[in-house]
Amino acid sequence: MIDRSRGERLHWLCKCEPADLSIDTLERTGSTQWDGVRNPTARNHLISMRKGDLAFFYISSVKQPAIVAVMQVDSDRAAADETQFDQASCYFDSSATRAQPKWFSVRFRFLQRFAKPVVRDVIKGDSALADMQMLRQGRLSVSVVTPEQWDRICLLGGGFSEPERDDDADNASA
DNA sequence: GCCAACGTTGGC
DNA sequence: GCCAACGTTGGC
Repeated sequence: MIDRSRGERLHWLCKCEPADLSIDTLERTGSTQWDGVRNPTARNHLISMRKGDLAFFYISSVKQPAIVAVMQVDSDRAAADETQFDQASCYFDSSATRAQPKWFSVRFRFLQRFAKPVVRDVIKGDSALADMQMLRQGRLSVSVVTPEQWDRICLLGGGFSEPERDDDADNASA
């Protein structure tokens, strides 16, 4: 499990296929519920998230997979993923109950699009990024980003200024 | 569209 | 509880 004992803001990477949610739609609507995650490791990462954490928006299953934007966790913490209870949803899980949900979801707020998308080829060729969990565990849809990796990608993307910390969010994550 | 990686399922 | 078969993800 992720160590959050120091209460610092953590960094994540979330993969998304354009068919599920495009960057244009995310930018226009300003936020999105990140649901449908059905991998235990990715689920545990969602559960570890706290309000104020930052996440890259990564576009997968396209010719040039790339990190294209920054989002911020907008939920205090993960809540039960409603799609697991919805029989009409392709994410329905008959083994999940309201009393014991199996899958979780957080809300993300769109913060900023990168001036320069950071394409996968560049990430792979960068010695500071070669150890990213995203590269090591190719199919993991929610992965951890270290502070050093975060800063490096923001630099390659053309820059990102962290928003001021929200004291309420700090207290909620303590 | 192929296929490697890897998670899940189910028979035993 | 092992492990073979199978399904899915996602880069290429």
